[in-house]
Formats: sequence, structure tokens, C-alpha cells
Amino acid sequence: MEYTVKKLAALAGISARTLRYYDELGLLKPARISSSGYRIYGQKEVDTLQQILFYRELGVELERIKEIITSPEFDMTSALIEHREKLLAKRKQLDILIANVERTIAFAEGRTQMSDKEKFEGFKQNMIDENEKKYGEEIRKKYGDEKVDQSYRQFKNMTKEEFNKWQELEKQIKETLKEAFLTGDPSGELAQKAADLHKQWISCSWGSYSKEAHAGLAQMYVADERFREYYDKEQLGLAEFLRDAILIYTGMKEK
Amino acid sequence: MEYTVKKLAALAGISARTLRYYDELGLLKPARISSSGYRIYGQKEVDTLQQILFYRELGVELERIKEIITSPEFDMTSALIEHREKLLAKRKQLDILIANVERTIAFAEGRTQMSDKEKFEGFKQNMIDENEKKYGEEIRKKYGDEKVDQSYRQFKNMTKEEFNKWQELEKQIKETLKEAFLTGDPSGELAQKAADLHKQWISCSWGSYSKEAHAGLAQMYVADERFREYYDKEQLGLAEFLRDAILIYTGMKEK
DNA sequence: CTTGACCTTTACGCAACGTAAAGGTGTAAG
DNA sequence: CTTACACCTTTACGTTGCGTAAAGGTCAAG
Repeated sequence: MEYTVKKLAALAGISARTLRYYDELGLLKPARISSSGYRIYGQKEVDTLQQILFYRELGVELERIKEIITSPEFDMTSALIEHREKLLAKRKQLDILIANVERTIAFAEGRTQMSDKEKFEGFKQNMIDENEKKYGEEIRKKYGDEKVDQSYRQFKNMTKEEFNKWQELEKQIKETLKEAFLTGDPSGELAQKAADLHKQWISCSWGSYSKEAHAGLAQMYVADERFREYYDKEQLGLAEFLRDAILIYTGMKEK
Repeated sequence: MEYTVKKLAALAGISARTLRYYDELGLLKPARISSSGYRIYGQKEVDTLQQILFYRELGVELERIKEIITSPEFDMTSALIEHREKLLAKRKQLDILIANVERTIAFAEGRTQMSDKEKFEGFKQNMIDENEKKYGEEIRKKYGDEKVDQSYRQFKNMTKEEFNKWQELEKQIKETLKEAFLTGDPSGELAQKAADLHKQWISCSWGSYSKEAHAGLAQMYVADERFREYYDKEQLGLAEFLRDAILIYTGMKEK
């Protein structure tokens, strides 16, 4: 299939000017020029344009895109896989923004508290990592946490001490779990310690404890993406690892 | 709390230049100017900036944003609700793009066919609404859901039938629960039906079932915000209501 | 053979800042 | 006390990714 500027533009949902501009930059040259000077694009150009638009969507500058796709090491398939990852990350950021707007609505209606910092959650691009690295926990402690904790405690109707213990346990579980994950053995000492910490953790919020409930929740950690993501975003496979550790801990699984 | 340019910029994840530019445009004026000529922002400005960034995120021009937020009919809460809708629409578009990149990967590997038109699905902006109106659920079913479901199924290692049942149950639980919520009685017939559906639901992903596990999970529904939000975003208090219904269903609570 | 929808190049315009330049301010440490 | 340094100010020009004319050539249909 061959396309003129207007036709390719219509197909891709961009303007003809954009295509001429891309030609001018040397980013996307037409396959050939017709006898009357018209730009004619072919199959290869269609695919390249798709790549360009993926990069553009992700906020890459046109000059940089040119460098990337004209590089001899450029591989279509691995580029696509990278696009996928980046798009998923973008979606996560969007999810944070949506959570933000929902929280802000609740705040406007007086249903909850909200710190100034929380009001801008999800806007920052890669600032997320930067902030974490630069200031570590400090900023969060200073502005956000006390208020946030307050509202969480309300829901969990815990005392401040109970809540602190709960939070501390959560941190310990994650740390122990990540360390245990490196051993690869869910029946090992570290993994079993994580499972024990996890038992204490759920005992905090449930009044009681039972092996069955614990094992059941472990299953849920893998089955339900709300939980799975929470652990897997730290380390892929961590949710599954925790499940196995708990199943062994509760005696629901051998070895 | 009062902020200088740099501090507010850091809070919101933008540059100081941007704040000065917004001042220049008359989009966001500081609350006052210090004796030495410094811009000082207050609480009101923080909230306005949040609004501005929501609009900016949605691609609205600064001049237009100025018109909107300085309009006498401007209502914060309804604006936020609109933001939420737009952001959800944006997420839908992103989902289409993600489905596109996944399809393109499959195409590059020769696992499927793909038309030129399909290669640009998800790039176009307002095409979203058009697509929704024109094809309704069809496109999503065809491209989006199937791929998404596939990856979920992998993690849950369910067959397609099991997965469909699981999804169907989830929908029924929500519907029944919302209806039951209106009666206000967690021991009533509808609420108990929801609890029973919920039992079936967890039986799908856990191999087994126990009352203790079920009751434990119910506690977690209120204690853990990951779960709580899932139900409370439908209707505030729904998570708590479900917990009570399940506790009664499992005989862990009287009345 | 004319009309209208396409195509061409050239060129200026614009939004939303980034990036210096040149200078004043605030405060903590030597 | 002053010196350093991180902040603040205004002014002003630069950049990216196009939009939008202007002035003209091309092509298929009626």
C-alpha cells in the first residue's frame, strides 16, 4: 500500500504538516518522490512512523528519536517491549493521579485529611525516584505521614502504639522478605521468619489468628492483583514467594 | 504554611521559572510580596496550583485554564469530578495503546496479522469518544480485555472458564452489595447473599475454604487500604459493611 | 476545460517554558 | 563583621514542535 501525505496523516491521526516536518528533520523520509514532486510513503515508512509515535507519546524529543531509530543497533522488537514497559509505568502514574483526584474530592467534601504534598502526588514524572533518593524518608515524615497515619488509624481504629507496631512490622516483613527472596528457598530460615512476622502483622488487624485464615490470605496474595502488585512492584515474584513461605509456615504445603 | 517559589516548586514538582511564568500570565499570583520583593504563596495558592496542574495534565492551554479558574461559575468540586472522568478516559486510551504495542509485538514475531490502521490505534486523541460511541464495548473486548485477562489468568493460573466465573462473581458481589448497603442491615437477606457469593469468589482462587480464613479476610477488608479503597470508592462504608456481613455469615459476630 | 481537492516550498507565529546574565537578600559559619 | 552560599529578583533571548498563511503547481471528475 502506498500513501500520500494526507492519507498517511489521516491513518496515523496526525497532520500533513507534521509529516513534512519529520521529512525536513530527516526523521521520516518518504519511500520515493513522484514525478510531480509528491511524497509517497510505503510499508516500511508506516511501521517507522508507528515507532516514532510510540516514542513521541513517551515524551522523547524528535532529535533523540532520530538518533534511536537510525542507530544500527536499533531493534524493532526490543524497542516495542521497552515501549510496553514505559507505557505501563505511565499508566501507574496515571493511577496515582486518579487516586489523588479522588482523595481531593473527599478532602473538598471534608471527608478526609490531606497534606499539601499529597495534593501533588502523581504529577511529578521521574521526580518520584529523585525525591526518594535525595531526601529519603525525611520529606514524607515532615509533611505527609502524620496526617495520613491519622486517617488510616481512624479506619483501623487502632491506638497510636498499635498502629506504629503495625507499620514497623510491615517494614520488617518487606525487608526480611527481600533478603529471603535472594536465597530462593521459601522453607528457609529467613523466609519462615518473614512468614512469622506476617502472622504477627495480620494478628494486629484481625483480632484473632488461625492457620487457615493465614494460608487463605497467602493464596489471595497471588490471586488478587491489588495485593500482588504491592509485593511484586518491589521484586517480581515476591508475592508468590511470600505465599509459598506462608503455606509452608502454616503446614499447608510440604518441604 | 507559606512557601517561596523554590519551595512551592519542589512541592509540586515543577520549576521556579514555571511559577514566575504563571505569575506573569496572571494565572497564579502569589498571596503577597515580601518586603524584599520575594513571592510568597499561601494555602489558597497551593490548592489553585493543584487545579492548574490537573488541567495542564489534561492538555488544556494556560490561557484557557486562566479563563476557567477565574470564572465566577468555577466550582472546585465539580471541576475535580470532571478531572476524574477525563483522567479515566485518558487511562482508557492508554490501555488501547498498551494493547496496540502488545499486538504489534505479536505481529513482529509473526504470531498474528495486523492492518496499517490497527498500528495506530490509541494514538489519536478525541478518537476515544468516537470509538466508544461507534463500537461500544466491541473494541475493548477484541483488543484490550482479552490481553489483560490473559496476563491475569497467567498469574492466577486459572482456565478461561474459571476466570470468567471469577470475574462474573466479582461483578455480582458488587451489585448485590450495593443493593444490600441501602437496607443498612448486614444480617439481612441481601447482605448474606453477598457474603455467600464472596465465599464462592475466594473459593475460586484459594483451593480450599474455611470460615476462619473468610472472617480474617473480612477484617482485612477494612484494615488494609488496598482492599478498603476498592470497595469504598464505589460507596463509602461499603468495605465495612461487607466485613460485618461476612462476620455474621461465618458466625463470628452475632445478630 | 474548469473546478476543487490535493500537492509543493517558504516563512513567520506561537506556547510554554529553559537558560543565561546581572544583580539584590538572608543567614549561618569563620 | 564579613564572607560564603543558597536563595531571590527582572530582563531577555533560545528552543521545540508544530499551526497557519501565502503563492503556486497537479490531478481526477464533471
